[in-house]
Amino acid sequence: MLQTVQRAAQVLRLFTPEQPEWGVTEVAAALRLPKSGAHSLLSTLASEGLLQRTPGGRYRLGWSLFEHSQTLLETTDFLLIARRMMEQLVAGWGETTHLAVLIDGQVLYVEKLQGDRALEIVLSRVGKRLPAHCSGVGKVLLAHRPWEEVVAIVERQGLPAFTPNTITTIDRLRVELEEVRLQGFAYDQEEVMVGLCCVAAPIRDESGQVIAAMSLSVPAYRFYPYRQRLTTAVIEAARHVSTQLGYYGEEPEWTSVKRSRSRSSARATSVRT
Amino acid sequence: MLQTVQRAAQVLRLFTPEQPEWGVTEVAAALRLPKSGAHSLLSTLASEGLLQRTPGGRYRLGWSLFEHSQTLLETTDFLLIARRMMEQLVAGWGETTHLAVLIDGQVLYVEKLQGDRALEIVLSRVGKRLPAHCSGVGKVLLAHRPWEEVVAIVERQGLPAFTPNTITTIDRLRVELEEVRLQGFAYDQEEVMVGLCCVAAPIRDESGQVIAAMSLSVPAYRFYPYRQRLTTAVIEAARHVSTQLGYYGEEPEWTSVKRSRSRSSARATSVRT
DNA sequence: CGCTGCTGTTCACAATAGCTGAACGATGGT
DNA sequence: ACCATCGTTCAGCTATTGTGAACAGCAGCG
Repeated sequence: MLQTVQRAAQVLRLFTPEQPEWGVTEVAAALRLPKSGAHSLLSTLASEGLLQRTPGGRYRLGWSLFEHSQTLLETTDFLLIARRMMEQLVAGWGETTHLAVLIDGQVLYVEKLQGDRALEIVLSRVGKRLPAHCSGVGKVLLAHRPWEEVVAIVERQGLPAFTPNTITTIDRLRVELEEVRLQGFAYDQEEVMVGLCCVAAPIRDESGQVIAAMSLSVPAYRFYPYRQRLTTAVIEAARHVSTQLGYYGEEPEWTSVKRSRSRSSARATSVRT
Repeated sequence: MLQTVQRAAQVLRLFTPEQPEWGVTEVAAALRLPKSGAHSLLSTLASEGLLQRTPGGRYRLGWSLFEHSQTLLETTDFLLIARRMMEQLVAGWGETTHLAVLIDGQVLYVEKLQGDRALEIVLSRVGKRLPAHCSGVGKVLLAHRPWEEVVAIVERQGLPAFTPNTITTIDRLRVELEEVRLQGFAYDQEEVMVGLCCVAAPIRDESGQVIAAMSLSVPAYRFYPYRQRLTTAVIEAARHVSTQLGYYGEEPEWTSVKRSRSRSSARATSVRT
């Protein structure tokens, strides 16, 4: 593990919507580095376009990140397909849909389409992370990871409560995830925000791996009456995306390893290092 | 300059829409590194989320890049404002508008809105770079950089010709840029694509620095009849953005660089329309 | 107007992080 | 069942990077 690269990544992570601009001294203080070291990192990152120097000698995120992000989006197969299905969902229900992936044990919202009938959901924002245990998409994504990985995530990040309904114990989470895996979808019953429910379903690639999750978020009072129909709508939409990605089988999953050049040993066997 | 960080950035740059997936050996060959070195880079980048490991042990760009890109976009003041003006331009003319910044001597398209009357412009794509000397936005951006910098850029990248109209000599470029700077806008008269013209104007921040350029792209046969009106439309749109960013003065420019050490300051979001 | 407190930047030296090349283990193709 | 090729690991040497103090520029204040 290259320490210098790790530090550079740490530097990038400092830049947030709340503090989008950093100076050398601030970075040095935040990362417990000598000023000169922070300066090296910042200036090389800037010369590579990953940061940009402001006229005042401070630093902001650079446009190379936007470039790379665009190539990522353009080459992510499920995005375009999922977006089409999301548009149909919004057109049909007028509610808000989310598309999310699991990264580092958290949910990252990749796309969000808001319906005309929908209330503004402030918590979710494209490009934002949220804990996975409380949302529909999060539970879907967690449910299809090996249990040991889920345990590791929970040990690292805990199970913070957002509402009285949020799952806060690992036992409850285990039961819930099993259910989600068996039935093929997840509900969020006001677990992240009071008054807000959602249904989420998994998106699979051709190998059966769950690579993303799609959801429909609905105000509670409109959710319960239509729950059944909402559920099938989301499931079918997600299924349709998976099919277009080349997924036909039922449940290959990571159990019977038939993947190409799979290095599953690192994940399946035991905890490494 | 931290060599390791530079190499890491080089690795990221390898990932393109044409080749979005790389293996250790390929990277090693492309960068003339020993396999083990390439492996170090790839695996640490992956562990930081800047890359992701595919099940086959190969690598793709990681979602952290998307995250960082989003925070960049959200904290870039001119984007939201410019987007509104671009929508008005498209609504009024039905043509295609571009928003671009200068990065590394090249034009990077940040936003593109296509009008219903417009023909598909394949060359420009959000997130894509193009040489600066041939497009309207490029000439605007170059015109407001110190001449020595322009010379350095040309020496590094040359003046590749796209059409018979493309500027291919540094003398011609100097004259053109002077004109652009004086008149406050730039034309592209079929210099990047035969049959396509455009008008571009600069967007300035509160210090007068040109930070971006906006343009209207129009088929040649529709461009010349309406040139005057198109020009004023783009100029006024860009001017409006600059004003909302806090630009009042005339031409502070980079002569007498008053480097405001102002921190995030009061965001330029002065008034909402 | 010239202080003083901050910035970001530069430099030499010391030591540690990382580059190197070969050997490993596992995969897919023949 | 083989071989070719891939990603991964390891231990040693070299060069890169971390270090801390001194430098230069700007803002604000007296």
